[in-house]
Amino acid sequence: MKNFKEQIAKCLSKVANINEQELITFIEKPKSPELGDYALPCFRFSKEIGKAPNDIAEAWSKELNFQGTDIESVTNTGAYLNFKIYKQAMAETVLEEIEAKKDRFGESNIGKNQTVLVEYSSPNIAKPFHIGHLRTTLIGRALYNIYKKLGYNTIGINHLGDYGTQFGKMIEGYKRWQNEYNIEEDPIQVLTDIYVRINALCKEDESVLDECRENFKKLEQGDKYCVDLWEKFRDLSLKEFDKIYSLLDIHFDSIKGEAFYADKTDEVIDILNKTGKLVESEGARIIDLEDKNMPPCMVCKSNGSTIYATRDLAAILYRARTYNFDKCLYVVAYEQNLHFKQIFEVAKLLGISEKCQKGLEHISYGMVHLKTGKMSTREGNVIKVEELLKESISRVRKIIEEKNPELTEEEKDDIATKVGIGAVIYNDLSGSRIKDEVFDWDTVLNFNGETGPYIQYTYVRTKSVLKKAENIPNFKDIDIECLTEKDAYEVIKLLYSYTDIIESAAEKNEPSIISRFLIDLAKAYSSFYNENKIIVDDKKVRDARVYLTYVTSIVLNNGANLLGIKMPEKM
RNA sequence: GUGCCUGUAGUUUAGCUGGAUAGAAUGGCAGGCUACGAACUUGCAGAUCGGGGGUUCGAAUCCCUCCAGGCACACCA
Repeated sequence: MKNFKEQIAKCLSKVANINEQELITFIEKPKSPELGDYALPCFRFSKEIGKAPNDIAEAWSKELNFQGTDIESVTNTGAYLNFKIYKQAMAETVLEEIEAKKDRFGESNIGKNQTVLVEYSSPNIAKPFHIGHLRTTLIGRALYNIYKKLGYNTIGINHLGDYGTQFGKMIEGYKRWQNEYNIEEDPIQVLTDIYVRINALCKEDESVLDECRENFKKLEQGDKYCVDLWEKFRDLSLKEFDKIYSLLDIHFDSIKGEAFYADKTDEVIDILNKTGKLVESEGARIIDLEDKNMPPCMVCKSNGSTIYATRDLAAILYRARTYNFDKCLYVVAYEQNLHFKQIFEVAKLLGISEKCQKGLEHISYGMVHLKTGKMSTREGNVIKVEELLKESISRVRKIIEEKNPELTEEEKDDIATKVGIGAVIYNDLSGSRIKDEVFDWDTVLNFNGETGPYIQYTYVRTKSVLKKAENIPNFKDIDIECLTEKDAYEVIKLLYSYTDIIESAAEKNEPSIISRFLIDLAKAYSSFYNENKIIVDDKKVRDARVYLTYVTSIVLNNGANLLGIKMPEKM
């Protein structure tokens, strides 16, 4: 695809005497499309050149020689240089690219096959999969897809919370009260009930908490009773999680819990010991991080057992050796900011390569609160993902029943699933990941405006048009001139920006950039659609408009798939 | 107490490596289906960009300070 920014920078660098690459970063999008396709504010050059910005813009606009390029015109308004690209050139290059790549449009090899690990989802076993786990699962999956699209060797990891004192607690509770429950009936619910109950007991009786810690220590040492129970809890939980993963179509290349690293912590402690930085403090063993302005990182508890940080360090060591990764992204809520800062610092002592050290990155995201406050499994006030998805699907099902009763039952079920889940996914990925979310049923289950169903609806409409048009014209036969009027050209420009959008989403690890783009594209197409009849008698015009509809459908589907949203053909 | 994050129309938000008139959506009001799907679209009203200082030709954006909310701060993960 032609790079117009480069063309502009090339011409400019001759008159401005500034490096081309630097100029590219200064080029921006004008406030309004009437001004042009690209703009260069000239304020920043004022000091160096010693002239007023307006004069610079005026002078450059006159001196600029853009013969033989795709630049149609350069005008200066105030201190801005505004560039217009020949509309045909823009349309031609983007349509050509989509025609050639089809569903693979947007792919690139800027990743150079570098290895990116994405750790996401990572639920705690024996606890319900609630809406707090949804964000990591969806953000992680989106990042996984985005990096893959850019030519990275991407590996998705589900780092299950399947270890720690909590299982000491579970074991203690199960030991005490197993006869009161039927675990086969609703395993997670029973385990949650036991968990809530044992926590309450620990609170009022410190000695029970000590029992629990002892259980975990036994589990670590391979005590049969404890290990058998732990395995039972784990298997039952995974079965439950798989239901959700299959609904959301989430996949992992590696599912390894913390437990996997249990026998790998000795080496970590060994390595840290040799650095001389592992010191004793109040009976525990810690790495002091005072010089980094952080509280110490505990590696061994005073009873000798390991802690979360120890296993995370073991995981870093293991992953560095196994994958020699270029990036290792942890999609985990911001409440763990300090934890990751600490272990990334301690990881520098593990003897892993500098590349791996630098590749560690915490992708933190905001917490989900309920209107009544924070969710807590212990308090029992959580919204389960399964419940949310079912509700969403059933609401969509009702709407389909009203709007499209003639569809078959299978079609209705299929569409309701795609749209219901799409709405939930979009809702979670629509805003910046760092912001907190107050969960509200009415917001999630709203299907109008900037929502997943809006994007899906627009796609369905393109499909409907294409069906009516009967055949998609040949690219060679398209008269590009027909796509240069305002509404069509807005769509073209958005399509052109898609590759930049994906790169920017990866650079910022921000899937919402894709979400925004999809809304913009859907909106631009909808405006075009409402203002222009597509299936008209004039074959030249019809073919061009049908073709634009066709490429829009490709890119809408392409972008939605990055987010994990599936497109129905009807709805 | 210390550190980190967030604060933009009634509500949800984009813009945050400083740049043109702060874009949207939702809700409110007024229009548009005998055209290709109205889960749509066109328009109107609605913003002291949390407050106050500062830097700059120029600040929602950078710095300082205060306020409000969230999170974290050693034997949980």
